[in-house]
Amino acid sequence: MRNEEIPNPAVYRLSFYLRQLESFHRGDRHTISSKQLGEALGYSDAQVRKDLAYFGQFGHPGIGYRVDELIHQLKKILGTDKISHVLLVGAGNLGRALLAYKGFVHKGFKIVAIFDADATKVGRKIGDLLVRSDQDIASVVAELQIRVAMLAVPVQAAQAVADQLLAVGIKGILNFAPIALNVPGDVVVQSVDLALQLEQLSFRMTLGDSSPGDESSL
Amino acid sequence: MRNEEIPNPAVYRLSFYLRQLESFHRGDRHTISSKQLGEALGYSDAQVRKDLAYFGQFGHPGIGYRVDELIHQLKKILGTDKISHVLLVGAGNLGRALLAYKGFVHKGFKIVAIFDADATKVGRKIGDLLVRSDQDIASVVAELQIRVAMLAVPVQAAQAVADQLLAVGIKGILNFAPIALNVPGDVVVQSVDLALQLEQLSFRMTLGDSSPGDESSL
DNA sequence: GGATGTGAATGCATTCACAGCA
DNA sequence: TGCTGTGAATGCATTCACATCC
Repeated sequence: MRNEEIPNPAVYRLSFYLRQLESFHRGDRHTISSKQLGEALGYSDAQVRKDLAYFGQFGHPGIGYRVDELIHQLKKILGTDKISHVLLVGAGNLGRALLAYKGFVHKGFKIVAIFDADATKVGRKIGDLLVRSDQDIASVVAELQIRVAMLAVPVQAAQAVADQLLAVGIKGILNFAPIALNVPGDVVVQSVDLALQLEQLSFRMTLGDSSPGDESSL
Repeated sequence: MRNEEIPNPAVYRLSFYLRQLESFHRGDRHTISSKQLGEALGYSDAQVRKDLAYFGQFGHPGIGYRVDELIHQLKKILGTDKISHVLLVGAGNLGRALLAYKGFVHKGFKIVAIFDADATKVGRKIGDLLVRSDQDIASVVAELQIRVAMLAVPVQAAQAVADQLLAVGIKGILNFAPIALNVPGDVVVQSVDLALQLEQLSFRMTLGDSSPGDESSL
């Protein structure tokens, strides 16, 4: 699994391949060609082959790719072949929606603790989790050995909470606040800015469009 | 505002520029150089200048860019300088979180109707909006002249609901279901796959990283 | 025949470096 | 001097095209 020569867009496409393969799998497709997989997602067959080849030789000449085999490999590459524990900071509307979201579970992510700064929320039960004070982050992270956090707090609080998370050893943050977080180089931030996505949609609707397929998020 | 020669990544960066400029604006910064703006976001100064130059000449040699002026221009370019009406399909956890999300309002998006297929949810009031049956989509869209929809329904229903939306003339969909929607070429789909984002974070944490700055979502 | 994997060729995005303006 | 805007140069990602294998 060599690195540093893998194009960033290819890493995103990996996730799309996996998603599409699982759809094919549900449809009882056993084998798939790069052409078919590409067509379903709006990529060329060469693109698909090259992307996959960055990570190994998964195909069978004359046959294509075995769906279940490739799913397994992609999960391994992406690190979602085993269960990861995740913590969530922010028990507002978004935080609660994230907690209830089934998609994370399917990918092997389990939210094991939820925190909020608001004393009126602390102690409340959401799903089967108790909301804890953000003062407890350090002890919980240490105890449960958590490396990943989701940040669903108001933008004004985001950087401060991120600093807290860094201080206790969190190495990956899925950030929902509309701000460029400042973090050291060994920490990864993946950001989701909902309003920004809508703004992008707006632009692409006003003559801005040109993309050949349908999907975005590249 | 010529098109077709504008790199897609540049369009995304436009939104990041705007977001950062608003932060500088709140900090009472009146003028900003491409170097300063770039540094705040992890881009080179040349990148910033070239991106902005795709859309016009907004800078002042020797001075930089006037913050408020550039904010105004970017909003105009992105189409968020006026208020847009948006409809929301799906009154589940995510749908309710989207309805409550303040970020949309700030960018000029107003959710004016919410729909759900679940009869037990229809008629319930969420915020100051009544959940309506998805049967009513056609009449509401026609009456309110809506062109943009947010799709927050379960993945199994997503394509069918999307087809409904297309049929009544929706031209842009912000899709939260983890599926590549099939739409005609004149319709724009912008997708947000929450679990996919977490998966990407996972990959980038496991030796996968290389990005110079902190932000993602490119 | 039908498909992969991959060097070589192309095309696109970023960076360089500088002319020109305040 | 300080900074923009932009052609030219570079570097990166995608596509082509073909040797190879089932």
